Amino acid sequence: MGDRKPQRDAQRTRAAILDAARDAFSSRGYAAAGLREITAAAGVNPALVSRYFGSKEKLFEAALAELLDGAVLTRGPRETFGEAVVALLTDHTAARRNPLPMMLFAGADPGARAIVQRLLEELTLAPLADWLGPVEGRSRAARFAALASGLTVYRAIYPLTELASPLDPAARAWFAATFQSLVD
Amino acid sequence: MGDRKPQRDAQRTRAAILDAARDAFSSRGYAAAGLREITAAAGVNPALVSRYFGSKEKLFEAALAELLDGAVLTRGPRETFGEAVVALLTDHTAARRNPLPMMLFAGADPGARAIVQRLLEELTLAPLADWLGPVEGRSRAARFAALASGLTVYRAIYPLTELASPLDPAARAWFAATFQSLVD
DNA sequence: AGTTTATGTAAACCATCGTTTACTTAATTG
DNA sequence: CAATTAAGTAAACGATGGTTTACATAAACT
Repeated sequence: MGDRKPQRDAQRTRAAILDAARDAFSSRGYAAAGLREITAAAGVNPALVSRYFGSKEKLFEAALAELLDGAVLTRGPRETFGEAVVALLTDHTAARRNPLPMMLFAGADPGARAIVQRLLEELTLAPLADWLGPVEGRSRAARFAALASGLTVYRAIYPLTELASPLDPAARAWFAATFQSLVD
Repeated sequence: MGDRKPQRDAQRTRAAILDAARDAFSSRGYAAAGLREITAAAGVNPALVSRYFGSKEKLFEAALAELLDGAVLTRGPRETFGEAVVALLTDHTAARRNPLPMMLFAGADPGARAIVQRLLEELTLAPLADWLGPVEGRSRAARFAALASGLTVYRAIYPLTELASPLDPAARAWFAATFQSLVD
């Protein structure tokens, strides 16, 4: 038969902690998500966070970097940028891959905030500004971040029925057009 | 001479705690702002929070209600709504009167979040939806909240130079036009 | 097989925080 | 002025959380 998987596997354990951390940080926030809760969800001992990541902050950084790396905004055609972004932010099958709840929830903690600022700049704003072009690229990337964050706030943190799933059609069209206005 | 102010004054003490709480909640967030820190800034003993407000949550509610009550959006003419909102959100002299940092920072705590949702609905969204009119009034009020929150996030929590004070002129024009698109 | 290393656990440590209790002191009242 | 009430303080309580330490056991190596 197939090879029996060993009872102990550092890589698998590390990934399980990372997954549980992403879920907890996204739904309860950095400060409110306890390491005992995260490691219980992963089925391991809290002490392993120190071994594999060094600290709660480092765990947060690893989980966020993984999410931000996968969220590529600059792949599609420019003509449908607005609609593509709205789909990315409101498609419920991609909800676990949306890094914004985790980022917005972490703002209250100084250490986590510094990590978010650095990773956001390196992994999202800088590439996006490049893609948007030399004319106001930075400024338009900043507006993009603001609009995307605002939409996420009232979907994931303070849910408003008009912005929940499925997104109100008028609101959806408005957001798509407004995102699109950043590239035209 | 004028009457000597007494050394003990319940009203003054209560107001001092409320002011310190608003500042701390707005700059450090609900969970991170400790009662010892708040009462120290007000020059009083932590036990007075229990006496005057009952609990940390009630203190938060009182401080937020005071801020939301003062932020009236529906006073000016409709033609200049967009520019007026941008001025309200970016004028640094009104920074202490902007309730959004306090609200956005509180999202991680379940108790504080429930308070924000209720007060936001009663004191801001419902009146604004009325003012925006029966056609998509609720939906447009929700979009307003999203856009205003997004702008505040990258001014007060994750400051981006393009959205800091003074607001980049192109960004300012874009935000004003986008806010205005919610009333036209 | 026996030894060593890697992986995981249990329990305690130490700090912080919201809250309560017991006590002090200023202001008010009769 | 004496007595009562209002206002404020100091210190401890109970709970929680991140981290560390000491120990157990599975896997890998010679």
